[in-house]
Amino acid sequence: MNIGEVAAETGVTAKSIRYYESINLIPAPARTESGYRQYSDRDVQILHFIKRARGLGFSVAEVAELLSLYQDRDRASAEVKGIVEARLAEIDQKISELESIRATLRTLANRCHGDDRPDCPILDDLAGLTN
Amino acid sequence: MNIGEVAAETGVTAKSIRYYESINLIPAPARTESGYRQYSDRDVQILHFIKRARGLGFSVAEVAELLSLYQDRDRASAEVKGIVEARLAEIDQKISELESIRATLRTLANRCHGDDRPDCPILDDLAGLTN
DNA sequence: CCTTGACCTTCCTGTAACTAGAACCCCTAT
DNA sequence: ATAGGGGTTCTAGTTACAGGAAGGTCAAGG
Repeated sequence: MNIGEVAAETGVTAKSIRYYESINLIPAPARTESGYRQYSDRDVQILHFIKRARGLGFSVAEVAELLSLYQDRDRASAEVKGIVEARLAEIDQKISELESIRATLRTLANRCHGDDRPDCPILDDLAGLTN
Repeated sequence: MNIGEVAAETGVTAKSIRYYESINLIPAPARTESGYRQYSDRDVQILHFIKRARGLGFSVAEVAELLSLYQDRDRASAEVKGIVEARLAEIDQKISELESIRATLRTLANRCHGDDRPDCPILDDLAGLTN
């Protein structure tokens, strides 16, 4: 399979695939005589793995770690679970932050009548006039 | 006030202040004879504004917009409210995504015993073995 | 007067994870 | 032969700065 077919099947763009190769997240594939990349089913499977992991918000560095654990038949499952738990903690943290911001913005927005008059509690608050 | 004092008072680093100047988010301040930047109270107030808005997750581009609205005494409050509502919608969207990811990861983590044995449903799932 | 240390200046590089685009080559079908 | 839709490499841009180098400035102390 050449890169375009792999992109279509995995949902990872050709650009991204080349990028992943450039940072050594995936091995360089075989080439045809004319230089086209040729991917095996195994390569495709790995790109699926990457796609799913990225979709769950793991950074490329974390994906690299997960991939290497995936390819190590003897690693402890605790290691994998540790990465996932760390990611979960980050997510909880991020959600809290966003909820706090949301509450603030909601309050501000509700206090602003939002019509064609110029006075606006939102800007007043940002300017610190409420302190 | 020179840049260090302003940084200490506003919580915006000197690096960031210079950066904001370079992208024209804030005007270039006066300089002393030796070239040091000199900030007025008004400049400090604007940096406070920026700091708060950034803390609420507005992008620098959005902050620029908010600032220009802040400085326009005749704009309609609806414009400001529109920006805030848009940001709120983004936040809601982001929170949903994160909650969905969290649910998935929580399920995966719970199914992984996380000890020194190698079998791990997390990796199996990422690899697509559960499809 | 000179030094020391903290501060300031500009400029360059690096970050994350790609995307866009240029310039060019290859392959297949008509 | 040519047209299209692949593919190739390379460079630059994105966001919002942080780090660091090389060098000028300022106030205090010996």
